Parts: sequence; structure tokens; C-alpha cells
Amino acid sequence: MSNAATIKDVALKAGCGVATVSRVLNNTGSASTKMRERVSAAVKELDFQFSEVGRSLQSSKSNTIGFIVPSLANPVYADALQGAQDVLTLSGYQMLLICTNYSPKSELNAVRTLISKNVAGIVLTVSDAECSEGLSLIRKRHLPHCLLYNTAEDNYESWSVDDKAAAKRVAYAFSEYSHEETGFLALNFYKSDRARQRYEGFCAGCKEKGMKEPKLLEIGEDFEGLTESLKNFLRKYPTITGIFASNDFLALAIIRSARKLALHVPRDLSIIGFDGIEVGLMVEPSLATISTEPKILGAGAGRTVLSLIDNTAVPRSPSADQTFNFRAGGSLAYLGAESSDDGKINAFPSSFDPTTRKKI
Amino acid sequence: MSNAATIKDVALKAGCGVATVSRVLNNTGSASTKMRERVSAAVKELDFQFSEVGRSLQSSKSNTIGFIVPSLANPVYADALQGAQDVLTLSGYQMLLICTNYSPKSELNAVRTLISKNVAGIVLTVSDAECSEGLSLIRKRHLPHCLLYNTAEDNYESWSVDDKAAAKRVAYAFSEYSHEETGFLALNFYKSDRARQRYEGFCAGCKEKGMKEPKLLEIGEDFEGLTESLKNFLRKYPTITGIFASNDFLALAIIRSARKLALHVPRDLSIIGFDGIEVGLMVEPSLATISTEPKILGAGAGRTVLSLIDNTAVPRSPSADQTFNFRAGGSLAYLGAESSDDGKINAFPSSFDPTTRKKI
DNA sequence: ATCTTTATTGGAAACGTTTCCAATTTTTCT
DNA sequence: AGAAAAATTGGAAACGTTTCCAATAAAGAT
Repeated sequence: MSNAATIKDVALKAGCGVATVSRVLNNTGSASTKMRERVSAAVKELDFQFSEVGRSLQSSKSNTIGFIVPSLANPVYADALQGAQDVLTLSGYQMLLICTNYSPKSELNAVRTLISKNVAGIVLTVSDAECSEGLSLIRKRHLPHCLLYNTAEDNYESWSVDDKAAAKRVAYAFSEYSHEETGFLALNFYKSDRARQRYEGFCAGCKEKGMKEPKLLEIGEDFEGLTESLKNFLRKYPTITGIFASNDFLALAIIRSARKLALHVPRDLSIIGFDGIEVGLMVEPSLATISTEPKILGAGAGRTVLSLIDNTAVPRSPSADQTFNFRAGGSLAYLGAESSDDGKINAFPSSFDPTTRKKI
Repeated sequence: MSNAATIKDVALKAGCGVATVSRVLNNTGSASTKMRERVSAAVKELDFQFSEVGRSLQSSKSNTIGFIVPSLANPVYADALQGAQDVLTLSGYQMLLICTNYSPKSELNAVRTLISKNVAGIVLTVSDAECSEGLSLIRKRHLPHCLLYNTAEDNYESWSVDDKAAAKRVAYAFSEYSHEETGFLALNFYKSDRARQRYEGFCAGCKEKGMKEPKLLEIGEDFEGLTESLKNFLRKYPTITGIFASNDFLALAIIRSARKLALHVPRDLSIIGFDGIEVGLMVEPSLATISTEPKILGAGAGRTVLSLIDNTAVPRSPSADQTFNFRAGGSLAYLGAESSDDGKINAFPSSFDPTTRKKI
């Protein structure tokens, strides 16, 4: 560890005081041309670089922004972070990243850690914004921050999808395609306010359209046993024709499970996802889903925190109805017995009784 | 910004010196029971937390590990980072993340930034390990580090896929499926030593099996115009029956392009990818590919750096031939005219002349 | 009781910066 | 040339820690 040169070394080599070096290098205060040259030469010779640690201690500022997200394995968050990265880099900030693995308990720790590292601001996705201890701490400390994929109260910032409205839109889609009885698939339902919001919105939408109340299909930590769960679920509710999966990953997984059960998607079961991850377009059938823009959200949250930090105008996050779009896809079929002429996929070109499903 | 309490505040409240507080809280040196209690009480009352900045300055250590990767949008890196995160979290380290967006120029800057932040170690993926200025700087400074997805010289650490061997395996697969003439698809070929290694290995494998030398299809920054490129490519080399895409994302994209050109995959064109991203299993046809374990690699690189930092035994990275597996899939068809009875998908169940491709 | 030994405590220096302030030098003005 | 103004410079304090060291207090041995 060839100990890096410090400002003292530079001062020594340039034959001046440290204050002068600081002034020259930061272009603050005056300095003679000769002095500037000597300092520059010394810097070059020693390959000197400021220690951000020393700087941060003295100024009690830093150019690090903390990020707290559930996971990097979910492309939604990975993409959002990528969007934020681009913004930060442009402004000379770095990203200190902590993943909570969907564990609410670790959120508070994450915040503490970030605070102890003196981050300039925080972008975070929490399990439940209503009762997040981490979020409370941030606010108590008056740290510049912005929620991502959670909605904030009026006086706070957030970049998020309007989960409720989007889920309502999903219900409309099912209704439009003549589905009456649906299910809602969620992972760790109780832990995530997003999943709950989506369920709520979906129920509201179904009610509005006179559909039956969606049945809840919840699975645990991972996708293990999803096929079995689906089997039992459909046995219990044999008249269900469509399932709304609370994210695209789940949607793809449930399609696979359906296949394993010899069910054809969408003929036997329609699926709508949520997020609009890119691969949804590549699979066959393509995934009907709520498409969102993780990169834009991430970038927005990043910009918001940066603005908060240097007191410039905070960018306005998109109004709720602009945060998502419904995207039709092959996984959603029209349920009418009559052949449709409007381009919708018809689930039942031949006579087929939706009430007598293939035995599974 | 309700200024956080410092060790001085604690000392004041507990009625002792800062040295005592430090000793009590770090459990270093002795302290009377009364003192311990008073300090603990003060800490609780003030919600005190050490400043990692002050700590890091004084100890010239830190519990931050720097990560440099090309992008978060590529699930390979996102997954690798997730694997590393898990390891770091367990050891109380945090991740400072910089994305280079595949720009070699920004690598050096990234390293400089990380050094200025006094990171304890660095995990990095560079464009070209042979001539990376960033990497050189790290080594000059004797910083604990580990390459990820690049191979290192003998005396340095790395966790990586054996690109050459894996690419050779792809050639064998094509050969096994009776393909003779192939193409190699790469994004930013000249920038990435990984792409070049894969090309090299692929060529070697083809040669070994007596196949024709693969034709190179290179595309620029993004996937724009890929369809057009493919069209021209196949016009130029109409006898090509298989394409090796240097990563799965490209593979999925080229499949889409092929479809747009009314080519059937795999009947008209076989595709093999690289990386083994999960969605490759979900698409139809499923993607034949080299499957790798990004999470394991990321975790390994993380563990390696941690060991390097505290001088414990460095975990052995898997031997080259254990870093990948060939995964068969529906995107690779058997090219023999005779019906195959070994479970391989036969591209030409009906009589079909591979030399006369559908006009495109 | 007195003298060692041991345990407990706090002052001060150091880590690498920035910035205030005073001291010095240079420039400008009469 | 002399005085006033402006520019240049460096010393020192401060940021929040840890740790060395000396000082004090407690305990043990005679």
C-alpha cells in the first residue's frame, strides 16, 4: 500500500504551505502564477489526489448518495439504479448501495449505515412507507431523500408508479376481454405495500366492472412449489380464467407453472403481469402487463435528491396516470365464445367450455 | 439537518473524556462498570452513532468495497453484484458502485474516485484487462482487488468464466448438431476482451471440428438496426445456418430480428447464446446457451477481496472448466436431413434444402 | 501504614482537509 | 518616494475519530 501523497507532501515539494495548495487546487482564493505552476508540478510528480475522507470530514459534506433497494436480482431495481447512476455520474456523485433482500428489519440498519458514512442524500425503496423506521430516521435527521417505488405524503418527494391506478387498469383489461373471475398472485404479500396497493386497486377495478372479487394466491420466499400452489388454487377455484401477477417475474413463473400443469396460456388461463420488463416482449406468448419505466423513475429520484441537496428546483415527478401503460400481449385472451374481429386473441376458436377445465 | 451527536457530546453528557467513550464503545481497554453504564446511557439518550468518516480518516481503513462494472442493465452484472452484496453484508461491508457504461476511458476515473474515498478493496470488470489503466493504478497502489469476468495473470486474483473454453464448447455444439457454417455476433467487439476471447475460442473450436471459419457480425452501441444488419449479413453469407451471440441479450434480440425477417428459429437459423440468463429458459423456443453463475462469481470475487483485506486464506476460484455449462435449447436445431432419434430437435422434418433459404 | 502493582481515566496528537486571519509582499496611486 | 490598497502567503483551528502516554485511583503485599 504505497501510501498515497497528501496535501502536506505536495506543499513540501512545492515549497509552500498546505493552505496555498488547497487554494490553488480548488481555485479558491488567489495565488501567483509561479506558485500555481510549482503546485501543479508537485501534484503531477506525486500523482496527488485529494482524500475525499479528509474533505468530507472537514466540510461535513460528501459526494456520495445512498441507495437502498430490495434486490439487484429484480431487473426493475437494477434498471432504476442504472438510470440513477447515469444522473449521479453526470453530477460527480457516487452511489453507495445497500440491498435489503426484502427484509424490513434491515432497512433501519441500512439507513444508519448510510448516515454514519455521511451520505449527502438517500434514495430508497422500503417495504412499507407508512411504517418504515428507516424512513422516519431519515426524516428526523432532515436528510435530503426521495422514495422510489413507494408513494410519499404530500410534503415529501417520491418517484413511483401509481400502483392502485395501474392495478385498476388491469381489472379493466380483464373486463374488456370478458373475464369475470380472476386471481391475484403475490410474493410476500404482507411485507410489501406495493403488493397490497396493487391488490387493492385490482379489487376496486373488478368491483367497478361488476366482476367477482379476485382470489388471493400468495406464495412465500421463493418460487419453490409455485406449480403445486397453482394446482391447488385452481382446484379450489376452478372457474378462474385470469390471473394478475403482481410483477412480471411472477407472471413468467406462473406461465411456466401453468404449462407444467398442461394448461395452455392464454387459452386455459390468461395472465397479466406488472412492471413491463423487456423480456416480456420476447417470450411466447408475449406478456400482457403494466409497462413502467424503471430507468426514468430511478433517474428522476436521483435528480430529485441532487436538487434537494443543492437547493435547486426539484424536478416534478410524473403525474400518477403517466407512470404506467397497459400493454396488451399474447398472454391475455378474449374470452367471448364468438370470434372476435377486433384483433384480440380469442381464447376459444373452437367450442370450449371454460367451466370444464382440463383436469389437472 | 439536526446535527448528529459526536463522541464529544457523549463524553460531555457522560461526564468523562472522549477517550473513555471510545474505549467503552469499542470494547478496547478497561473501564469501570459505572463508567460503562453512564456512557451507554448517554449514547442511548443522544442516539449516538460513530461517524465512519472520522473513523476512516483516523484509521486509514474503511468498510467500503468499491465495485466497477459496465452496466446494471445487464442481468449478468446485476446478479453478480447481488451475490457480492450478500457476502459483504455478512461481513459488515458496504458497496460503493460505479458503472462505466462500457467506456474504457471512464475506468481510470472510477478507480481514482474509489481510491480517493479510501475503499478497502475493489472488485472490477474492465473492458480489457491487458491494458487497463485503472487496473494498473490499483496494482501500483497495492490495493486488495479482484477481477470479475476478466481473467488475471497468475499472481493476481479473478473470478471469471473461461470464455475461450466456453466458446469452444459452443463450436462443438454446432458441430454436434451438424452445422458447418456459422456467424459470431458481438456488440462493441473491439472494446471488450470478453467478446474477443469468445470469438477466438469459437474460431478455434470450429477449426478443430473442421467447420468453416465463423463470419463476424458486429453491431454498435445499441440494438438499433440489428434486423437490418442481420438481413445484410445473411444476404452476404446465405449458407450460414447458425449464429453464436456473445451474450444472451444479443441472442434474444437476434431471434427477434430473425422473426421480423420471417425466418424461423431454429428451422432457418439456429442461435446459441452466452451467460445463461434465467429468461432464456422462459422464452419459446428456449435459448441454447452457455450457462454461467453470475451470483457465484460475484460472491466469490467479494469473498476474495475480503480475504485479501484481512489476510486470511483467499477462496480458490473454480477451475476453468467448472465455470460454465453448455445448455441445450430449442433455438439450436439438428441440421441432418434424416430424422434424428436422439431427442435433438430436427430442423428439417420435411424435405428442405438449407441452401435455398426463404428470400428475405 | 506504607509501598508496589494494577486498573481506570483524560489530555493531546494524529489522520487529510478547508478556511479564517494575520502577516508579508506586491502593486497602484499621489 | 512614500503611503495606501490589493494581492499573496502560511499558521492554526476545526471536523470526529483512535491511541499513546502520563496521571490518578484502587487494590494488594509487606
